[in-house]
Amino acid sequence: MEKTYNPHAIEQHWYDFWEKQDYFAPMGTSEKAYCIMIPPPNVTGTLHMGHAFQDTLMDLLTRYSRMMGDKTLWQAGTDHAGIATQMVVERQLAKEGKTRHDLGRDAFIDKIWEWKAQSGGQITRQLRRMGTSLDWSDERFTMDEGLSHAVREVFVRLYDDGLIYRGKRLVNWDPVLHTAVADLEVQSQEENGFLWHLRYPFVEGDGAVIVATTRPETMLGDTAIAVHPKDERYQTLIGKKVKLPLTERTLPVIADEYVDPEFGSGCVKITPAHDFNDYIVGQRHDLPLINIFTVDAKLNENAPIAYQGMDRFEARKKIVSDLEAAGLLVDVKPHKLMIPRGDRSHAIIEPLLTDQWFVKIAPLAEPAIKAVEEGQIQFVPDNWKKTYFEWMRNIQDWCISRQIWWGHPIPAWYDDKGQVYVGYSEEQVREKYHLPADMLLEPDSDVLDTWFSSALWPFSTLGWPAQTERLKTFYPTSVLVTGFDIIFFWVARMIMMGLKFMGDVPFREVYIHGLIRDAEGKKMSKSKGNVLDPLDLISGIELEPLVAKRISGLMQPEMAPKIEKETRKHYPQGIPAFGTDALRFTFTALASTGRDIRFDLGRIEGYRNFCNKLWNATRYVLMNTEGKDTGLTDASVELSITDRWIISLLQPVEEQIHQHIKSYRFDLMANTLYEFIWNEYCDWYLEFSKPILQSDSISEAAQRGTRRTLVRVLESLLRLLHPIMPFITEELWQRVAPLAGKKGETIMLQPYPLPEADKIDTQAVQDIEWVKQFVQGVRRIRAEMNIAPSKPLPILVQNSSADDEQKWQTHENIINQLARLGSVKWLNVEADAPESAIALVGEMQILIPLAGLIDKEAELKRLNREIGKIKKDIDKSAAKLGNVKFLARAPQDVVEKERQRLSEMVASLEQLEAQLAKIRAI
RNA sequence: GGGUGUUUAGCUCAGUUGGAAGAGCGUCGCCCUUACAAGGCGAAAGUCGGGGGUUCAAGUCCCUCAACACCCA
Repeated sequence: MEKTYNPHAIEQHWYDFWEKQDYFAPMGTSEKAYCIMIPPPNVTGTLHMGHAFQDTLMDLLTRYSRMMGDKTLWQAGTDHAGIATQMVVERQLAKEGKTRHDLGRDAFIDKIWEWKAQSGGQITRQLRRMGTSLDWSDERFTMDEGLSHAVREVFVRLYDDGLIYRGKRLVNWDPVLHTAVADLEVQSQEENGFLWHLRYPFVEGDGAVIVATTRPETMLGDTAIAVHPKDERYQTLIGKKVKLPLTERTLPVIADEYVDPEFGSGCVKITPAHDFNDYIVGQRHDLPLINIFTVDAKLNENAPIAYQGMDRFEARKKIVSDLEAAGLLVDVKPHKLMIPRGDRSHAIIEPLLTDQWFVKIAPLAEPAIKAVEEGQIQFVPDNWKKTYFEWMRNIQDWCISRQIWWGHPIPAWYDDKGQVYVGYSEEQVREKYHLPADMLLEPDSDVLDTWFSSALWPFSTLGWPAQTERLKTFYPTSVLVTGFDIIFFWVARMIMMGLKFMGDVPFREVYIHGLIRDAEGKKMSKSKGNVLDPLDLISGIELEPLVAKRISGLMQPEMAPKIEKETRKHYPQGIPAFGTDALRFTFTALASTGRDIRFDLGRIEGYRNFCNKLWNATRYVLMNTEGKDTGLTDASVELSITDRWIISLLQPVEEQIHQHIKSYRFDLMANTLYEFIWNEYCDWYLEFSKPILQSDSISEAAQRGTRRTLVRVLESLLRLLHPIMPFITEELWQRVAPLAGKKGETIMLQPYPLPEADKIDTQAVQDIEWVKQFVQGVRRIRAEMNIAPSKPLPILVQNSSADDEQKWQTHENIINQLARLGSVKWLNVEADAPESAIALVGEMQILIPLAGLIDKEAELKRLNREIGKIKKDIDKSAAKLGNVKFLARAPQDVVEKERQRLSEMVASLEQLEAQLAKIRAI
């Protein structure tokens, strides 16, 4: 074996092996099924830290239940990401100087499929690098035939049930892409703007109202002025009329609670066709809707001629200057406001009135709320259900149509009068609605929101609407693992669709994880230049390529110098290769209850070191067991007390691991394993094993027992670790398993360890605890007195009990080895001991004579420090026990425990003080 | 403005039903002891955000204030 763990040498090999052997496909003999649906990554996407984190946890759960013997499926697949994918291919065309319109719809879609075949697999290749045990043999894509069938089926059934309708509504409109976009695809950011104060004169009489607006160009679509009904300044205005400047129109002044009297002048212009809030006010007051924009956000025929055809921002300038010229501009103040931009086009999103398809959501939401209320679905952490309810109570109808080409066509046809017919196909529509064969039908040109197909993911991927075996076995799925940001867009919609079409919830639990942030707690983003690529953490990256990667393709190229500087500062040597297992262990260890995670390179480095520790511990075990008798035959085996001790400690560890997985406390799972392996197995047990294996005087049966324990415990640890760190555990297991008498092609399909209570030997645990205290007492003095570890120490033992002496007899060997003792003398209580440094093991004193070794002053200092500490604790404890109310009201066992603790502390204090006096007297 | 969180060692975070303040990293000593220097041994370090309350007992429960973060408007 190599002396140092090298992840690169093992990872690819084992993944190829697993995949070739088809170990990821569902198997398992148990009646229990376990299924996780991957949140389908965007087919144009590349793996980021959020994916890597999420997929680590899903793989952990999947590998665990596979090892538990369940029929286990982790469903693989990607989504077709309508706008993103269309834009990727459009950019390719643009390089040839073409647009999609040059190709026409069908040819363009062919082109996208071509692109997908060639380049669409990047993220799935990256998922493989993460070691994910997804069932690739049944990978799905939201645009493939089966899922498209499911989409059509759902659309038609919802329409026939009256739950889908077509209507003119205000939607988020991207004026560059010419399509409606989802809320999630709109990102609002604070930007600098202005607040313009405009004067709208009264129709009758002198005077005017002053309104404040951040978007003066929308005034051409105003249909009212609103004030707060309780605003005393404006009571007399309500019901009056004002002239809308630059037009011939007049507007009523209305009263509405929506108005914030504190903001601006307290008078608000209402533009129902171009603002979501105004739209609602408009509906309340039955105001007309005047749309003044084209699909390009240019002014249309509803604007005065002078402005028609102008871009919205040009028009803004002209309107402001025209108002100023007319003396109607009162004031302009700088103002920060939230600007909504499309995440793909970066264009400012315009609320626009258009014809769209909607899902009537209330009837679907009601059972979905109930399912969570009644606990059919549980959120982890439970608190997220509040967020879920909050949104579900205020839910709006869902706009599902998009004006792009790549996506599921809306299965609707129109006759020449604009009458709509919905069905599976044109033929089926004619049959369904009894339309003559020669009647002209035009298909709807919109496609469906990508989230529409994602909402069906938990059953469409399993074969629905066909009643497949897979669907019966795996629906409802076990758990959904996802981020909080898509509870609304995805989680809630899957619940609604699952209940509607499967009559059952799509998953029993929803595990919500936090966001991965950078070391300073900032969100990772390309534009900040602080993103980490999980693959760079796995393989490492030199500084120059890292810099180049971070400054390429920036939305704001002016940020490049700053990003470069920061990158050079933070990663002067680039990023070293940590390996997949270290990355996965890091994510696991950081996954505490759903809170955000600051990703710190120091942490992953530490866990890379842990891999190395495991590697070298295995190396030690193999060096001492390979080619030797590890107790696999009938030959007698004798377990030493240290063997029984480590086996005893392993049982509660196994118990806890199962609990931690059940309760989704992956951080505790990782820490439990880390601590046991490093602090017990490596630090103590491997050391205990040395004198046994190296001694000539120990029986063959005892050595056989220790060798057997070394390999067996290690083999169990590898299985316990496997769901977190698949590669290194497979590599090591292949070598260790035969020595532990395990047969099998892979650790992946071995049973997960279960605790066995009868293997716990409490006597061994107590004994070894005593041994550890003994050794640590000596070590402490040695270190503080600066005595070289190699120098054997003569010690005296005093005030010992029969039990102490018994233990010493049994463990003399290992104590000698670990504490490097020279001579050991046992003194009577009455005996006069020389001046010594002291360590306590319970009542027993370990004395190290000062002569020639110990610095008197140093020992005094050390004793005083110890005494000070213990006195403080004694004071607290005594005060507690001196309180009659405590004695009266605290449970008896608590009082008893406190009494015992106090007496132990007092005994220790007495010994330390006696020792102090003795040394002082020298 | 409405909602949800967070505040514990220098840093990042655990801390289950209230019953002796924990880990990792970092820091400081001493060690190349034949599994591992990506290591070993040892040490220092906290008014648990502030204030009030309940209780025999509060990091933990309640009230209040403050700072920060996120979501919705």
